[in-house]
Amino acid sequence: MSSEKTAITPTRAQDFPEWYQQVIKAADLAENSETRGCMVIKPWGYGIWELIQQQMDRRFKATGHQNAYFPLLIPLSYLEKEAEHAEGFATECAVVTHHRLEAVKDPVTGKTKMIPAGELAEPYVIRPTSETIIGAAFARWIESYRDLPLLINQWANVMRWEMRPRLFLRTAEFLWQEGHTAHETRQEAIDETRLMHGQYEEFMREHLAIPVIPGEKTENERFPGAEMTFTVEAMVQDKKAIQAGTSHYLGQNFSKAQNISFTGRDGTVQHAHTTSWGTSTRMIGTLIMAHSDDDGLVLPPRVATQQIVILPITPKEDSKQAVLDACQALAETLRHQCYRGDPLRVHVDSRDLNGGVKKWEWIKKGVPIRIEIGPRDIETRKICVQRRDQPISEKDFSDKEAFLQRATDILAEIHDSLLARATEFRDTNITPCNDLTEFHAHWTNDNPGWLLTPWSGTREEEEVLSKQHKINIRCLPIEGVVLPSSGDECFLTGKETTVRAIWGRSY
RNA sequence: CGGGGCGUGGCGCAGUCUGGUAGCGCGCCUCGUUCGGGACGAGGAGGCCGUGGGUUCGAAUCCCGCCGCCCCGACCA
Repeated sequence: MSSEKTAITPTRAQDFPEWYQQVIKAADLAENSETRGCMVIKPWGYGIWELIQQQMDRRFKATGHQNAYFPLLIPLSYLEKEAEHAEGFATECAVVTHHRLEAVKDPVTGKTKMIPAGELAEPYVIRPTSETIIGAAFARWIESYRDLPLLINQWANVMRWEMRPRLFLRTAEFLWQEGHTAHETRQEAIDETRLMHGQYEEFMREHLAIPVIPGEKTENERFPGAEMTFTVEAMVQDKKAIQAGTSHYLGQNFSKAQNISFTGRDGTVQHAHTTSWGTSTRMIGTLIMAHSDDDGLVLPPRVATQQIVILPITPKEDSKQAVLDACQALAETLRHQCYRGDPLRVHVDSRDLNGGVKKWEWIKKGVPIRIEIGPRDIETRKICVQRRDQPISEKDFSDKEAFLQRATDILAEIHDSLLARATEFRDTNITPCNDLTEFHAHWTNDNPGWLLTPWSGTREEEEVLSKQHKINIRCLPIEGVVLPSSGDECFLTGKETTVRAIWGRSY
């Protein structure tokens, strides 16, 4: 940092959780609402979500999925059908029990209170996830193998009554997408699960500039009711892990519970193999924690609500209009360019405010490129270009024409530099380990990062270690993930194994 | 659900112990001076002090109840 004073107090090093909250506030992304555990997503934050939606949705369509929409309220009996699933979500369910309010006057205070009336014969659960209600529809829709695969996605809100909410990372209500598919065979369903898992990994890397480790969850960490759960795990700047997306192979658990069956090619009645996969507004929390610095938010260009902000410098009244015109003209030219398939999002901030105030506002909002144009620049045909991934004091007075040639390249460079920075951070904080003593010693520190170990332990052994150090196995990285070697013998059992486990603290 | 803390103008707080009818900083509005930069001066707007009851001549302040929020745990995308 160029100066000792930072725009965000405290800094990451001083108090990471508080820093996170302050970044959100300074960037005007969201705020806590009067409704417990729920947030108001403000335009600058919602803009990020809209871009994530658009870009992800394109990937879903390109892989053959269609969007649909299902009810917010799920009959309680639906949830009861899959025992493990019901149990997994039971403690987080908000329940709707009435359908009417009656006005009752308090005899003492004289005030009117609205009292729930009209109790429902069967309560509804506000969806914590939609497997059961979508499964019920699938059961109606699917009759023949010719109806398969059925590839559906839903963009929706869900509710999980979390004990300890945190903006974007864990809110009682959150926005997400949930894919639900049904297939003829086990292998096809597993392929689908892996396909979407791969899509998530790619999305995080190519759109959010977050390097995630794709892996499988252990039995302990699996989605309730799933046979396999795949995850993409991100490391954020306090070295904790965040599960940024999951993809589940549900086997025939849900199809048997809900009778999602079809007549097969051989004429026999079979149960479908189903999958589900989801990502949420938690991705926004992840990207904040992955990229932002002590001066505020740093946005990866593809999901930046505005990618380029132009600040007119108008020191003299007589040249003011010329400067404003030049700024608008530049913005318009830039908007005709595309970066990764989308027109550039360019904003001219012509508010009548002190330049410094405006500049810092956009720094805190994480805009990738800031441009300043003043009267002098019009004469010299130059512009002042500043990048959010570089120190605040860094200025590049470049030729306007040259900048127009390079604008999208600069956005690409910013994306690459964010990704490279995050990758380096992650890699230096993954420590290979195949020794139990070292393993125990590692977790005595506050922010120790991840351990990578050979692993052949049981579910129970995993649980003991997890409880002891408040950690868990974040994932067993899938084949093809290149990680530092840590031997072939399990650090706990000593048995030979090809399985690797990543251990860490998590959000 | 356990343990702690807090509810006072938009935000952050002081005032509460030792009752007398509300103050500071930031922000906001106006005017002016500045300004290739998070500047300064002057003036101004904005509060039934979370809520219900009680004590009192008088309650932000004391007593009782309720509600809400935040932080730390167990749970989780």
